[in-house]
Amino acid sequence: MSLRHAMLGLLYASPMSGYELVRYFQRLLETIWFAQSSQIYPELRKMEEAGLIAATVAPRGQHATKRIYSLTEEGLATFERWANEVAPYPPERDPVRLKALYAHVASFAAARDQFQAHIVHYQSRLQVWHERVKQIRARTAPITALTLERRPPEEHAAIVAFKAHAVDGLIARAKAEIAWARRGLRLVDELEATRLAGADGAAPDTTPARPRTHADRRDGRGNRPSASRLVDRRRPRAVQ
Amino acid sequence: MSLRHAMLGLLYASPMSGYELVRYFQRLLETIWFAQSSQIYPELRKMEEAGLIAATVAPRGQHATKRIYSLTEEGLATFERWANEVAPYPPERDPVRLKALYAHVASFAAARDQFQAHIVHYQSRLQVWHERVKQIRARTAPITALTLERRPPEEHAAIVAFKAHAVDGLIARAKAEIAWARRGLRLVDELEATRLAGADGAAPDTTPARPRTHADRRDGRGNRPSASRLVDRRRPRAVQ
DNA sequence: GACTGCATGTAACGAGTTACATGATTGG
DNA sequence: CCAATCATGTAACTCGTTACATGCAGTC
Repeated sequence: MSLRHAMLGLLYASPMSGYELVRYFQRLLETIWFAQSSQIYPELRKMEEAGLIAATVAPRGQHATKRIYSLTEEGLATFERWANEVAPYPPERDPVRLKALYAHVASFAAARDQFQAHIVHYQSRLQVWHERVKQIRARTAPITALTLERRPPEEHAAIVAFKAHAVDGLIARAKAEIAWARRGLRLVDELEATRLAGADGAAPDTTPARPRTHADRRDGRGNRPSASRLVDRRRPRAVQ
Repeated sequence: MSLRHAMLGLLYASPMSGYELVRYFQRLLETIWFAQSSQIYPELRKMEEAGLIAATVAPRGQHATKRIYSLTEEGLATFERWANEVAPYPPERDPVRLKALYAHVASFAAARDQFQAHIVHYQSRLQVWHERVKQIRARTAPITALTLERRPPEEHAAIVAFKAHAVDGLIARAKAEIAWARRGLRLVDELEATRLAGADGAAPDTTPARPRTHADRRDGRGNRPSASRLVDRRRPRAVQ
């Protein structure tokens, strides 16, 4: 449950209201840990019940109020414990790679669009992360600045260096992704060129860029296979 | 809902039983799209209800049976539509980077452990992926082989190249992650060296490697801040 | 008086996890 | 006959998404 730890991390920097947490998630953290208000407010209440944070009610204008949350001793201890543990690695689930695995089912144009979108996506991320790392090193990033305020000077170098390094990791990943997508674009070009070159005597097609699909195997009703082919299929055994 | 598409992708290669799907997810796909049987079987039923796949009941031994699923025309069309669409990018949620952001809260030893674990994790992934890409290029990877069986020869080069490229992306990412973690280890070394060098006249501590925590700000009851500091805190405004 | 921002949610749903349950079949 | 593997699930739960709901505060 890392949403909780991301929230503890913000409250470690400074006490704040739920709304401020929401804004930090929207503006700062969204490229590291995304969360919406509909998740944050209920989680705040759960954390309060669990004794990790405590709220004080502060006035807002003449009639309204807001709740300011801060870490309790237990919340701080929980956060420190989490920071000292090795993070478990979540199981792999990579939608882009899954699709790339089946790029041959798409048209060359669609494959190109996918790689192009990949580049656009990570280039925009790259901009945000570059900006962020600059702010961290300049110590103007809001959360970094708040943290430095309440930590002794001899820790400042480490705080800045670790935070910058975290974002550097995202930058490195983004660059690797962009390079991969560029190689993908070149691959599509090559494959399309060979396909067109090799298609001399082949039957002409109105959409020559699109590989043929299962539609060519049109044997009887849909694609129900004959029973004999099915009964003793133990292919997974051969795996590895 | 990419589980569904991962499953359609396997059934695109060949009709098979739920159990075979489970095995493929365990042995082949687990490093691209992880899923367990408790998720796969119910999803199969949903897909059947939705008309994407159809089952034939095949005998198993003398008394038992099993259900062999294959794509319907609609399932195939859905899969092709998905393959031709640009994948939406899921919101970022990176537990390792989140923890790295707060590495200064941990001990140097714990930070080192984290980076070390990162290297171990991605090196083991790297092995699997290298093996996989080798099998794909050799056309001995089971799903690839099944796919080639039912696709015309002029597509084979593209099928192999795209699948290999997908796994290459995972390999590139793993290498970038390992390089990042190595830089992290060097960073920890440097920071620890400066901390120890700079700690000449400072008060000696029984655990010198561990940065001090909020425990030093021990003003009154826990860490409830004074009301005056809280009422007009509008820090998020400064963001960006 | 209208608009933007502040502030806090709820309800319904879908995706994924953990743990458990059950029985047939095959090979030694 | 015993173990491994084949085969198929269910139940309870957590996490996250989508869409909606409400009202005060400050400003032009």
